[in-house]
Amino acid sequence: MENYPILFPFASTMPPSSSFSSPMDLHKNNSNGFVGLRADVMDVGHRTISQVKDVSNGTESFRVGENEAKAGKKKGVKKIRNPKFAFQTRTEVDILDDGYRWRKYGQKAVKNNRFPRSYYKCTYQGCNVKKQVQRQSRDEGVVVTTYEGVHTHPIDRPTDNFEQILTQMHIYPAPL
DNA sequence: CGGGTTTGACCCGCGC
DNA sequence: GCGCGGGTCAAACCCG
Ligand SMILES: [Zn+2]
Repeated sequence: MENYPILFPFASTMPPSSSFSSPMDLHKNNSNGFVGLRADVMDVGHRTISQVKDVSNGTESFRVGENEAKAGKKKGVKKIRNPKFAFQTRTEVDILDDGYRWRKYGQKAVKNNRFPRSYYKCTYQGCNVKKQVQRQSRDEGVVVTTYEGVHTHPIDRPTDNFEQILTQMHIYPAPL
């Protein structure tokens, strides 16, 4: 599965702000069409990304597959996958600034892809939202951005409707 | 000097 | 057990 069939149903197909309320609900309610999307995303990374026991709490625990995974792997939460969302953007630039501050922490070559994949993490303290950017070899002009987790803080530099989109995706703290 | 990038080592789950 | 693929760490490096 080198291609990402995931697109966002918001924009035009976005339901009138309802159905889902939080990312937690997402992984619990396997009945919405939205979950299907997440499943697709997960398919991309067939590995279980176990981490983030409590994002909303601001718990800092980004030690995937090491302490965290081992320590509390057989507790109540075991197969909890973080909600992931993929973008597909038509652009020539790799750096899509969404208003958040990211620190790159890795870059790996992907099989079946001439272009590497970059891993970023939100630099805000206590916010362990991650994202990865990958260019499609099929279409050099297409860049796939996968977000993982929910930010626990407001955006730095709001970028027009991007903030709006992110809010709808619930990777942005809802304006309570 | 501080924060972000580079980049190879390392780690882990899985299939053979 | 080993190799592979995907993901992360961290030390060195870069830059304002
Ligand atoms: Zn954040």
